[in-house]
Amino acid sequence: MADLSSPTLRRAPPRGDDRLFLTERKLRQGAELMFFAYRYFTEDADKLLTGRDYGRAHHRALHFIGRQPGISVAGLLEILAITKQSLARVLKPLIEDGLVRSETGADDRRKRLLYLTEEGAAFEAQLSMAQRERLISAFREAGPEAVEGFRRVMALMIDSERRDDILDFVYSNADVAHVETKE
Amino acid sequence: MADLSSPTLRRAPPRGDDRLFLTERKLRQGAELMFFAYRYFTEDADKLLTGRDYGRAHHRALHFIGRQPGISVAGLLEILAITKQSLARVLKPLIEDGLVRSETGADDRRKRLLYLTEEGAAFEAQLSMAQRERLISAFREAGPEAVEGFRRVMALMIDSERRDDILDFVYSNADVAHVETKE
DNA sequence: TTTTTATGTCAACACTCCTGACGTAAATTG
DNA sequence: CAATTTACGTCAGGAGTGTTGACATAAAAA
Repeated sequence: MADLSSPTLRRAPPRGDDRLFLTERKLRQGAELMFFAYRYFTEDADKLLTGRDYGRAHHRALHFIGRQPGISVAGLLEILAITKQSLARVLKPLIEDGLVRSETGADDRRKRLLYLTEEGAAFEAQLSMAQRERLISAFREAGPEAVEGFRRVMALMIDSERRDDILDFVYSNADVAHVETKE
Repeated sequence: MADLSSPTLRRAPPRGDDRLFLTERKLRQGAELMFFAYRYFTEDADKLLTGRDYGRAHHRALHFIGRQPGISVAGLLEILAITKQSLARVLKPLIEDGLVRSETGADDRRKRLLYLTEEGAAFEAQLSMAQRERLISAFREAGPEAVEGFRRVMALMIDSERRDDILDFVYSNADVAHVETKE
């Protein structure tokens, strides 16, 4: 591996200022790995989007609506962290095209509760599948311990103030239609 | 469901269908962690960019020029994986503003070799610093084994055809000006 | 009844990426 | 040396995603 060609890594680290040097390198490498990995991670689904009138933002909306059916517009806005005008441009065509259904809330009739239609769920599944195939092979080749490390590091990249909320969301059970009920 | 179409996942694991369920969950969680982590990862540097006339693409150009001083335009295009028209819109102002210097190649006078000026290097360092602080705390809290796992998984997200090239690049020693030579 | 909340929408703008087309200078090739 | 290829620059137009500001409506809450 390229690591061994590195004089720094080959040189026995005496625990002195060498630590700083190693850290500097690892940080830069970490940042670059984030860049390259994310680019390939999104690439597969993006390819399926081109040609249709949709983009990555539509995929994200579909994903989080499928993840939490009945989510309100405000809820979706908080997860996506965009403005309502940005969301509207994405959501409107999805509703008009019959991929997302918008229902008036039963308890609070101001709210619009969002659901995937069958067509929407199918499209979302197709997009996710492309993305997940990359994760599947990466996770399998890396091994369970590496995956656990990946999860730890990624979780710690989230702002500490928001981290618990977001991790609660990520690790919560999905009500999602496409999660097979084990029996 | 689409997962079931995957031979690997369909193949009965020792632990029964419970494994399948866990894997399905882990993949979705992994994808969501990628989304949230990357958003926060880029957020810090993005904040420093707003107000100036630059964006994330300018940061990337500055980073990779600083990473490999004297890189050609074609070399930069290959790393960034964008079109030359996209790069031009980013590179032109950086050169005009005196952050990047463009030199005619000595051996091949068609080539334009790119370097950061002092001002460019200072700006790039400022942007990277913001980004790396998040990595520093994440890496420190996660611990060295988790970081190793993170690196493995991220590396495996890269297309297998390009992986070796990119990893050679990422793990290669930087000629970078701001990397202190320990002695 | 007044205020606040949840949502929708119009308009304008910034950034990043794309495709297609054309031009120029320098290296390479026949 | 002439023709071709390579490296780079640039003009034009379009798509997608994000922003701010302003205004409107229906329904809940005070």
